[in-house]
Amino acid sequence: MLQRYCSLKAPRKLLGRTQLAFLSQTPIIFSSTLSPSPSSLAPRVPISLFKECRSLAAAKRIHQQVLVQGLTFYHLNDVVSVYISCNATCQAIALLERTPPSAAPVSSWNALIQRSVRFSPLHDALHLYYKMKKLGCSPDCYTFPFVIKACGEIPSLRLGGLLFARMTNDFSMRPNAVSLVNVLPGSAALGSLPLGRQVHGFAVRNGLFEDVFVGNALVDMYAKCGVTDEASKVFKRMRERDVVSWNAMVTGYAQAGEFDEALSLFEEMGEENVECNIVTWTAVIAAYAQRERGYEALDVFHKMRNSGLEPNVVTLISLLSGCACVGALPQGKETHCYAIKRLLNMDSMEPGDDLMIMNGLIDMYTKCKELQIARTIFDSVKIEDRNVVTWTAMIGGYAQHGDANEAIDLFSLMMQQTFTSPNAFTISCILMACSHLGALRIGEQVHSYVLRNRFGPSLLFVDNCLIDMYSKSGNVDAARTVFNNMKERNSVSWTSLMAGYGMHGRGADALQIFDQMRGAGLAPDGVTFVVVLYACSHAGMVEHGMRYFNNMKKEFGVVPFVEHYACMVDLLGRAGRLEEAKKLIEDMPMEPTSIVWIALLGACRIHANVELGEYAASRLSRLESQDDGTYILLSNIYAGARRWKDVSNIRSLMQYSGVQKKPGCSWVQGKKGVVTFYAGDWSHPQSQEIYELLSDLIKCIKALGYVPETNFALHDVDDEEKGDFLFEHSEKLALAYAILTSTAGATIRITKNLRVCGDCHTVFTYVSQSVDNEILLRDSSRFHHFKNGSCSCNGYW
DNA sequence: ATAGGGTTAG
Repeated sequence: MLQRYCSLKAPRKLLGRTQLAFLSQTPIIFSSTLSPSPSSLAPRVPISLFKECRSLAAAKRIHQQVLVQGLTFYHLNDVVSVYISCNATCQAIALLERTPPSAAPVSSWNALIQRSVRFSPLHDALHLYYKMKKLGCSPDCYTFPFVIKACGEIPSLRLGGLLFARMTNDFSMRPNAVSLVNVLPGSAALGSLPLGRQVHGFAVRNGLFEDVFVGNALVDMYAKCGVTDEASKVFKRMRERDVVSWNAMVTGYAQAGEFDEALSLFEEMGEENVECNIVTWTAVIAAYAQRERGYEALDVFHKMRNSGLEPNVVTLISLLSGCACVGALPQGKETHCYAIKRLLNMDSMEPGDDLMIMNGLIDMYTKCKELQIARTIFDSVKIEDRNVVTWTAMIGGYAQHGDANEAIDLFSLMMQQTFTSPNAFTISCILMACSHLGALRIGEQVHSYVLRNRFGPSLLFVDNCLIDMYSKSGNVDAARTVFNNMKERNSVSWTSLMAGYGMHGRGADALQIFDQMRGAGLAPDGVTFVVVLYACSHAGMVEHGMRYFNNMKKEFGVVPFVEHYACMVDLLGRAGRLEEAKKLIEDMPMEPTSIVWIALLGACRIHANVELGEYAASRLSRLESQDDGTYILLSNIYAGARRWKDVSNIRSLMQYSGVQKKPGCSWVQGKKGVVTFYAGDWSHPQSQEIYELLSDLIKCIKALGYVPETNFALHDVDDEEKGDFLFEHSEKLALAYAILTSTAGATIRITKNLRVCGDCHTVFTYVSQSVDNEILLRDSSRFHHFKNGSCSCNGYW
């Protein structure tokens, strides 16, 4: 079933709004009666006609009217403007193309270029530039600034600098302030300091530095190139500063990660009595949101409203992202209401702004775990109006909140029913969904899509997701290959690979990667150590783990956090050193959270320590954990001690406190897709065969010495009866199905949503002795490789 | 003519 979702075909690229592409189909209204002379006495098109002209039909009428009266140079210009003003750029281009070069005014070309910079940056602006030259129209000092600006829209092009040089050298044009102000964002977007400095020098030499616009653009350019100190120098040297200068500096600091500097400058604005405008407030709100400090963002919002300013679309979007990052549902809803009110009476709303709001709302609701509401909003946006962000926000919402299947469904819908191409964000989200499911085949298809498309600088992000996907889908070697082929790696890349080795029980490999990571000059952080400790724990490398834990602060300056203590409890606990684990918890410098007690409880289950288990469970109940795992673990501990009365008490307690046991389920990655089994599941059409094979398998392995461990009977079924139910656990059904359908020697891949039960683990071990398939079982904690009657976990699970 | 906005990883 799943396979059909992802027939990832070659990307269907839309030609975009490339007006040029439409040229050949454009009906051209042109008369050869054009008088080339600009000195006509015929009146120009009245300005009022422009303003009223909203539709193409109206523009064509004006064109006709002018034709009848005899088109002149001025009229040509006007008609071009009319076409531009009602978005009919192709008509405007066609008109200019058919105009004799001597009559086609450069100003019309400039107007066209300016417009295309706004809508489809480089492509059209540059094409138009070349086209006008080809048609014999020479660029002037107004042409270059906008073409250069367009170059900045597409990174990695050094064209902007070349054009600037051509403008000053070849054409000997003296750029004015406007030119500079348009070149600078280009060099900022390119992160091209050399060009920026060149322009800066030019401005100083030509006395243009006094211009506030130039100064502001310089501040912005330096800040965007990451050199805030140079930005600050320019800012301080400016003779005249307006609110834009301050805003540029504040956001410059914020975006360079120098948040405290940004804030203190914002405060300074108050002291200096610079009146903050809506951009200032919005920038500060956005800065808080980007640093996941949503409540402070809300605070600033209230201050803004107290100062008498009303939010605009951008403010609302920033605010939504603030609510999203801290999961502030009530405030998010309030913002939603506000947006509705604003949307209803907003005249100045640009097209596309409402979509941005919708996207922000979808993101906010998914981050607040309100997937239903998010979905309703998503569905309310017409499919042709959705853009890649709309899709990604919804897909990502599902991927991050456990509904990976829905994420994949939605992705396939996007691929099949729209012309929207996924970007790096979308790919990351869909890979996350694959990781969840262990959906190797879909993951591989996504990988091939990645190889066929250019993701540029975002490739690092995507590759990191691929490493995770391959690790969690049972193919660490493929993860390693991705890692090896990466041109650029960051600490996430290294840590992901380590985590991969860790979950496959390859502790030594993980530690080797850790050393290599240090050798590569990357500093391990808190997450890295969680992964290291986890790897040690699953490989039974207790002494190694203790050494890393004890050194992480001394040697690497990473202070152990609750997660690290939980890892240590897990590490010691699995190794049977329960007293040491308990002592460690007592000595913790912070309050232990539920993950710590769950680790202890799990260890007590493995080592059948009822007393300590009860203690851990009692501490957990104090934390009001609604996690069913706690109850199940304790119940299993009691069952292990044959204390059936206590087992049934737990059951009552669960009912009393309304805790539902998550149903255990397992799924198999088969040739035809994914097949899912629940405990005691008879829904599969081959159920009869599956149960018969399972029964045969049990008989067979009993002969090899297998003894059912009925203590685990309660792990997966909600019935108090034991015995037969043990053989209906979802992972056993999945195994039987996989053996039934697999070809000789193929690897069997099974995933289970909970921890694998002890009896099933034993069964898998025995079965691997009697079949020639390697069996890969992933549970909620790690991977088990069963082969020739043994498991890679060596008991550390 | 310059400043602010939505989706991604260990």
